[in-house]
Amino acid sequence: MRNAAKCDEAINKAMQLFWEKGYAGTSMRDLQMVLDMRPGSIYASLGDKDAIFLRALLRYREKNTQQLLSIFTQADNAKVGLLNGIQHLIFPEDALPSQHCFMVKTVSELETHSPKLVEAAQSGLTDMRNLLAKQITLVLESDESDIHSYELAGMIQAQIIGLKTVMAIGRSVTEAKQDLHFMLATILPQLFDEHTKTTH
Amino acid sequence: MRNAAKCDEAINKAMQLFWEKGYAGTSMRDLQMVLDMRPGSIYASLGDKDAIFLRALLRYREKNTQQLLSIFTQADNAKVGLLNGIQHLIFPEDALPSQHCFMVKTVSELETHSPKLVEAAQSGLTDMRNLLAKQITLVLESDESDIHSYELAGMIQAQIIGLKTVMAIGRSVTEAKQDLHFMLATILPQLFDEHTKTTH
DNA sequence: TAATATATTGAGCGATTGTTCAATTTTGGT
DNA sequence: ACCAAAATTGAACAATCGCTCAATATATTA
Repeated sequence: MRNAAKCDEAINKAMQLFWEKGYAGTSMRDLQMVLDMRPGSIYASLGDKDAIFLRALLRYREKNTQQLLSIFTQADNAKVGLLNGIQHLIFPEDALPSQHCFMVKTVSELETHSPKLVEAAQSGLTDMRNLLAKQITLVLESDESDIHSYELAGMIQAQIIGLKTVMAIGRSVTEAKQDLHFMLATILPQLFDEHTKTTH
Repeated sequence: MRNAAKCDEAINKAMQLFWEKGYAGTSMRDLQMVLDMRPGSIYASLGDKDAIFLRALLRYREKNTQQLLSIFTQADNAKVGLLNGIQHLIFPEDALPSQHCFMVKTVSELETHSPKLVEAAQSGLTDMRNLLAKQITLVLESDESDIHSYELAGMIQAQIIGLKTVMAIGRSVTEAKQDLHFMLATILPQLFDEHTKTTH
């Protein structure tokens, strides 16, 4: 690869492609077109299909992490941060290659094959859960144990994945938002104590 | 195909294969092995890859419908039936080709391609929601509107999908069951009024 | 049993898959 | 301006893809 910036951009494009079309659904020729690179160059600088997919997955993972952390820290307080973060995950502002999370798609597609890629996706999703748990701990003002936060984060993560999926099968944004609010209000009522405002 | 029974069995095997490996991940050679049929015979009696996948999807759909209806009707009352049905969807007794619902997997994989197959999966999932809604109406003893039941069914469906997915990424059955119970108790508290027993 | 209709075979089609590598171009140091 | 090192090219490999069809086997009818 010419330089690090070009390599970064290539992995981003590969991420978009794999995210949209999946592992088996993406051919190396597809990649060659999107990256505007010839096969030999791709193999020399990025590796084979598995390696590129793994890089794309890790890139997605760190991008997600950064975005969520950014939303958490930029909010006026922990509650608003958590709420904005969750809403960002379910209702992204700009159009994405797929309605589903790339990591979830990967586990779904490669479940029984390629344990290596599946494990990378799984550990990424565990990271996301831990991130949520950390923020929940802040919301609970640290007078509850982290274990409780971790369990709450698990429920919210399941909720996020479930809502994203039903939106992919035709559920309206309006209904999904209502469901989310109801869920959060019962799982984590502290989120809506006082007059908490969000950017949405 | 020799006869209708053989054809039924072939579609069942195709369903298992596609369910496990996905559309792009399954080759016609894989099908030839599993069905123990030669390509010409497969094309003459079952159609091309798309047609077979569609048949497999419709088979899955009707099997799921029958199973759920069977659980609903065999239960002592509507509440037990609904609870058993939901638990059956999330925690199936016997090992399945995939942790995920075949229809959800199909939407996830073919989202942007093959609208025909995606639509078949989507309408199947809508059928499932309607089935749940109908049973919820029974639980609510018909003094609430069907529209409310339909909305509750939507929330429960999202819950089912979310829990199945997090189980695929390593969440324990125990934790998922706890989450499910908590969710149902808040979404549909009537389910646990009186002393309702389940077969689990 | 003979004749007709239906079902199945499997070699093999052209296209596409992931990948390689000798040849070529571009880069960076002197 | 020169050369060695690094990056890039693109033709082409073996393997596999979805799929076809003339040939063969099986079932059905008379």
